[in-house]
Amino acid sequence: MADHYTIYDIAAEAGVSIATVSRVMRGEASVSPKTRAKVDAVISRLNYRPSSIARGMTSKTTNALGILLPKLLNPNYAMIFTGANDAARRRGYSMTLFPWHSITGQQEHQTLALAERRLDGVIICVEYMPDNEREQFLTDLKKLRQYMPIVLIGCVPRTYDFPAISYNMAGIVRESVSALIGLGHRRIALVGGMESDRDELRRDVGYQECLKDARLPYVSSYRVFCGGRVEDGEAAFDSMLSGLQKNFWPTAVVALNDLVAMGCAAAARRHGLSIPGDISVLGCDNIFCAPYLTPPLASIDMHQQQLGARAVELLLSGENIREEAQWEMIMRGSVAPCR
Amino acid sequence: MADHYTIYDIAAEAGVSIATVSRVMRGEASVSPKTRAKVDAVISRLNYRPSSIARGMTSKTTNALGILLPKLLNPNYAMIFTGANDAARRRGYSMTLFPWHSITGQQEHQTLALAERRLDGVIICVEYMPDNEREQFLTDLKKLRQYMPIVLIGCVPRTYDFPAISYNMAGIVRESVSALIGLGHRRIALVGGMESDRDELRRDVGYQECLKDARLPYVSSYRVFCGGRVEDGEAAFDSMLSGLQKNFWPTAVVALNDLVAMGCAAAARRHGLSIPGDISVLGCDNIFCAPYLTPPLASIDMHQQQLGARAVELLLSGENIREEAQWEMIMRGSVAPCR
DNA sequence: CTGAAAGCGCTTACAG
DNA sequence: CTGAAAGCGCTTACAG
Repeated sequence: MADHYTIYDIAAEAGVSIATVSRVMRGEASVSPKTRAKVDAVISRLNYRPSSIARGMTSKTTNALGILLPKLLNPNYAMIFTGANDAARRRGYSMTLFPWHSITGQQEHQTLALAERRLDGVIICVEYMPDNEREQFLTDLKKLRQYMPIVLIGCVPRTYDFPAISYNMAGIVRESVSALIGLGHRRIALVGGMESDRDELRRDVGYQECLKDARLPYVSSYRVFCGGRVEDGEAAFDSMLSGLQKNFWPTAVVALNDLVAMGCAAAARRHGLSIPGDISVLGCDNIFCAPYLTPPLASIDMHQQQLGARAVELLLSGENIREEAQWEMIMRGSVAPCR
Repeated sequence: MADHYTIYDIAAEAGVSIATVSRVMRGEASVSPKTRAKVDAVISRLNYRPSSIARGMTSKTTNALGILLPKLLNPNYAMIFTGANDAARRRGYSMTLFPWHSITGQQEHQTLALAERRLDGVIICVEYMPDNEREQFLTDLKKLRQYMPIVLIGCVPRTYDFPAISYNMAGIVRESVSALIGLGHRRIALVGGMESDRDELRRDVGYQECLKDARLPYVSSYRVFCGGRVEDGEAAFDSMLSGLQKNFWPTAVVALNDLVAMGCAAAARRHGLSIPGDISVLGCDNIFCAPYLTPPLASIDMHQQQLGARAVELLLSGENIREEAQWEMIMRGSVAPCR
């Protein structure tokens, strides 16, 4: 390293001006074949590569996009990234991944840190957010917008005036719970999410509406909050079951995501329940391993790759549109009629 | 966007020179409290954020590292990224992920494209490589090295003179197959990898050595090559079973990775085999869902987070060391004695 | 403690 | 078709 050449070295070596080297590098037509050949020879002999950062200095555009995602430990986010990355490449942009340090806290630092990069745009995946952080986050987004276009994806509060592709969590849970009610279930648990989340599209809204429509009671014991990992779901559901007499155990559980669903399934089995005989389990995200679990895990396919790709399009279009992400229920063996 | 301010705007607004603004931004001590307060006020009023690219222009260092990984669809790579990213942050560096477009082809383009970024270093994950591409790849690496320090991880050929943390695939397979032989298995399949790979650390070497030591025949029907996804393993193992009389079916299978192992298990079940009763399955990488499969999938834990973190240390140390990655066999219900 | 000035490595009008 | 020169937005000796 460090022993690389600059445009001056190439120009000197080839006996031309740096402007000419620049033209050759950029493939401009206005260079004589002879000169081009001479310069090209030097470039490849010395392995010259222009500095994208010097380039960015002058050209005001970097052909680089960014995407801010929660930690990749959930394969779900890897899919979003893949979709976005592929779409960006097709349009001639690079896509850089920035993982959130944590969902809450120090977001000011993180969101605004992006402003220092001169990206041509950034996609930000919004997760559950406690009510008290929402204001600050919005402020940061507005500041960041001074520096680059932004597209939000995920659980985007309705009040945010940004181009966005949002998940209608309420709608998803409504359909999930309806399906289970349709199968005869009456005691349906909902596991995952943050209690402090007050968005009107959050899962709880759909859950409660749906119970109400079916004239079923809202039983707060059936609603537990937890993080998004397998262990979180396992611990949360374990303690729900431990805290209830067997004849009050839920006969179905809707989980925040597939990881949490896997945890719920493990906890249920530990308590002697069989799936789906004793309890149905419905996840969300349809991660790659869902069909390979025993029984195969029913889930909601969020079309993550499409989502990522669409976010890139939206970002590059510059339009201030708000869309809703597509999704699709995938029924599998982990869900069965209530017996 | 585009309506952001530069250091000149701040200087003018605060009535100081740009040098002073720079000093305030960088937190230098040699600024009077009064001046600092005045400048800080303007900075926060205008949401000024310095351009990291202009900064990189002058300071010759970007505090940015990169990591080149295969597509993230295997959670394994997400773990490596997470480990590397966390370690980088602790040392004050950012970590940018570059996914390989594909394992083979257009690598020239990709590897060298990195040279244009002025990163302070890059970690490159090397996957199986056909013999005929190895030379070209090495050439590219040498060119890239002119621009930034490199650390290689993964299946790194012994002949490469680069700092590296390599997987001893031969050793891993040797131990896997030994363990199965110790459990009484005699017909052991190996699924995954590329036939054209000729590295001396590749799986096949360990496989063949181990069979030889146990004076077992090398049965080429038990060795199938395939890609790294679940479907690949499923198709490959399905056709192996379909092509053999039942009494020659393997009683154990060692898979390239856990995804391929999941595919093998699915194919085995489709052929009426139970796991581990009729056939043992051993994966590799110990991805998060391995313990939640039925039966739980035995695997090799590659300590990916540690690997990623160690690669960052090595990169920043500047030492030209070659290490071997740690690993550990995790026995689970998918492996049992041969009956 | 503060400022004027040079320089980082490119691109891009502007001349010729 | 080619070159001299200005400029991108910072940092950093060098003076004072």
